[in-house]
Amino acid sequence: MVPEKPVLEGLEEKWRARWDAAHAYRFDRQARREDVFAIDTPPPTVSGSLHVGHVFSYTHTDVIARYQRMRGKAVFYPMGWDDNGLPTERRVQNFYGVRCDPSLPYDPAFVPPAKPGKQPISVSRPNFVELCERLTAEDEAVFERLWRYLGLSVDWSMTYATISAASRSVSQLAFLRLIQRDLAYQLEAPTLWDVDFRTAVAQAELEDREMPGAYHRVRFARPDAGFVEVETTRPELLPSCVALVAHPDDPRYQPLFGTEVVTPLFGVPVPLKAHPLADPEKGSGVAMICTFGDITDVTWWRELSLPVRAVVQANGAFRPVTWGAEGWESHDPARAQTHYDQLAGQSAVKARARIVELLRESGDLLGEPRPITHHVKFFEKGDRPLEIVTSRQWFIRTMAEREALLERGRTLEWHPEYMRARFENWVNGLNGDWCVSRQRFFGVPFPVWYRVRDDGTTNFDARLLPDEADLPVDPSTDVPAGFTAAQRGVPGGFIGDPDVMDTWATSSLTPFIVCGWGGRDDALFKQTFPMHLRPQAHDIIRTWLFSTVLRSHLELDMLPWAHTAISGWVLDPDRKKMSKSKGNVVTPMALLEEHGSDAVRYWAAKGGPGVDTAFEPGQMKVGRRLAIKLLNASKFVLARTEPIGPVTEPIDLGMLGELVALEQKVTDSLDAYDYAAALRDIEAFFWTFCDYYIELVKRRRQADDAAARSAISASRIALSAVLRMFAPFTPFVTEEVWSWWQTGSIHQAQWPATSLPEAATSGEIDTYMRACAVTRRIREERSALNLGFRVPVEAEMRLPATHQEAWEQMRGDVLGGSNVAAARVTFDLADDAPLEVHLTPQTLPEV
RNA sequence: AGGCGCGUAGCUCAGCUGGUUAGAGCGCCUGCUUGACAUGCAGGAGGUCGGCGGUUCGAGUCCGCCCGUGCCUACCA
Repeated sequence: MVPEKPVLEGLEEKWRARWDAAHAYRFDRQARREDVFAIDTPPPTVSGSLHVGHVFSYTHTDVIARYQRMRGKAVFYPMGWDDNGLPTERRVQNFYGVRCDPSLPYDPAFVPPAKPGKQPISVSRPNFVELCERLTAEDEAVFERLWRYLGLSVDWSMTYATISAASRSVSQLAFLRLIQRDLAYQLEAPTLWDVDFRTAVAQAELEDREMPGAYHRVRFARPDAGFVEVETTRPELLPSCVALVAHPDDPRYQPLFGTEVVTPLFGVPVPLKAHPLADPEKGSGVAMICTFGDITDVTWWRELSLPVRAVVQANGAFRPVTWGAEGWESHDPARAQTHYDQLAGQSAVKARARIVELLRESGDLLGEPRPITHHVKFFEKGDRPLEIVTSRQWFIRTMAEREALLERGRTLEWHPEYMRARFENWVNGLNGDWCVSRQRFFGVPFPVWYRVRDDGTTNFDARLLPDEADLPVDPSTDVPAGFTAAQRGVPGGFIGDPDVMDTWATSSLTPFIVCGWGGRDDALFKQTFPMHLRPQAHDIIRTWLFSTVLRSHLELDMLPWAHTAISGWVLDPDRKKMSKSKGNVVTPMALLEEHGSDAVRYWAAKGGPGVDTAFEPGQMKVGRRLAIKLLNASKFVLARTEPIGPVTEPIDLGMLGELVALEQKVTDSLDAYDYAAALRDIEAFFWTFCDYYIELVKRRRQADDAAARSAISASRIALSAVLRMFAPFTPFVTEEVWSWWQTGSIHQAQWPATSLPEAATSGEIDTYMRACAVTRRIREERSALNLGFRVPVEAEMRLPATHQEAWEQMRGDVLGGSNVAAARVTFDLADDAPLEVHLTPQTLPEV
């Protein structure tokens, strides 16, 4: 039934509830593999907040999902929540005012305070994890409500979370398999380290920030009483200096290679080495190698076989050192000790200030520090520069796979194509294997225990691994086979690996998690893997996309999906990325409520694949207008649905000819993931349909003859097809209109493939176009003469000779549609000449 | 510093493998209570397609250089 006054308000809630009740988007487990379209949806970080960028890119995916469903695919479209990891820990700490202290025992009676107190409460790790789970459950409910309101056609029965038992199980199983094949290994090595979070971080999590710094010119004594001068930005690392280095071809230092110099303040003899990575242009051409100031230090240390003198501890403070002891030899241990004792326990920043004073006093600082700005590596979520700390970490082999990964990237179909460069860029820039262990609490634990030697030390080579059937395990509470809980941490017993995995180590397995890999659901895995589409934004190509390709490559020797569709970012009007810190984010729910979900989706879908798109309420208003137009135009078409009959009139056939061409074009665009082009074309057709076709046939269809039947039938055919083509973009309004006159959901209807009536020839499209052109000329003329539509006019027209034949076929529609009472027409213009139309108002007889 | 985008009407953008007077929507201006829609309809104004060179019968479209802008990578001596 067509409502008297159709409105958009309330459609979101109405249809969300009905789709939900009907399980409209449930995946068909019986579908054949070739009929499945599987989507690997990005699990949003639930501890963060959803922003317009999410609405933007998830809409893109949903358009594709709905399109594929209408093409007859069994769409596999699960949603996940990324609740695993540091962001959740931070949110829980702030929300409840707690801190995790793994040394505390579990307190089953613990209740968090209603409001966080001034001082954080220390809680055990199990208590902390409980709070994480509790808060993420609340966050997930909010997220789900938004997604449903937006109209994502997700199968909510398959929702997963990256910290769930199933995800932990998959994550641990995949890890065990890597260990078995020596693709994961543990190593005590210098690693990038965040001193506040006290954890190792991976290359993918780094970001550079511009920081103020200063060059300090420091002199090292040479045996011949001269000096070597070194420029350093980190003078505080002087006590950890193990060598100086210059370029092998640098004539200034060639005579000194192989000789020793002595560090100022600490009197440590260190060699002067040659290495091609030293840049003669930088500073004095000589660099101080410390253990470790940056990753170049690590390279030099390894390649030049240098000793370690580490001073920065895991918490960022300088460790205590006994000078003169082994490894800390000095020409003057007492003096070194006096100096160093002023640094011990200090942070890098404080130690730097102190050592500059000491160097100045000793005369070893030449001139004053020269301020500069330079780029410093940070953990992307961190507040202080990363240090390099030697620690035992797990790594997944990536360096050996670089060529193979590039090949995977070439096989994958990228939308848009040029995003592949981001991937290749990243793979080519990898500088080490992937460090996957984190010294944190809320994450997937490593499924590993170690034997404890009789002397109480841990024997990391004696690993105890769980049976695959027992996964997931928590080695901090579970006990390895053959041991008892009482043997934990005691000589001769065992100890669990204390670390958790990098969140990407789990997120990289989303295709495995959702498809039932690892024996959890073999039938589902066969049905859905490899998946068809990985949609995501371009900022996580180096993390999520890369790591997923890597894991699938290592485990299954194949790509996890055939296509990837990369969304751009939402930019604010100043072309900056929208972000919380800039205070320019818009709450998505408020946005949807203000403009309507269809309208917001319309805006989102206009942002083509990969294109950064401005946040523009204007476009949402346009989308809203479109949705309203759909209601009204549909109402008008459906106001006369009978009598029907064969489509025979040239104008009708021409319009349908256009429609068929449109369907082909739109289908091609969507097959190529170009939803923006598809939407533009449908929209253009629809407005022409409203402004010209409907106006042309308005009067004709009021009759009860064959010509009327033709118009009514053609209108219905076109409306049906247009609604279905709009359905992936504006699911609510199209479903609403569909329900007026059709049974079933439009979202389960077939994608339109209109066939032209027998009567159609190629000529009708021209007739239709000419009818539109003549109509347009008449309207221009009316406007120029200020004659309102209601004023009947007489027309004198000159048309191109080529119009003559068509004219007989369109005459009635054109004159009727433009309220022209009488027309005199001649056909003597050249084909490309402008149509000539002259109107004179017809004086109506007085009524 | 390398790589990849982008630079077209006041704004947001479309212009595919080069081909007649460069398009859309918004905004603006003018007119219209047309029997689906004033949440609407009709019409209009508005662009030397970032710049300079080149290829071509012909370039917004291809090539080179430059400028602006954004992102990715690199950059702690």
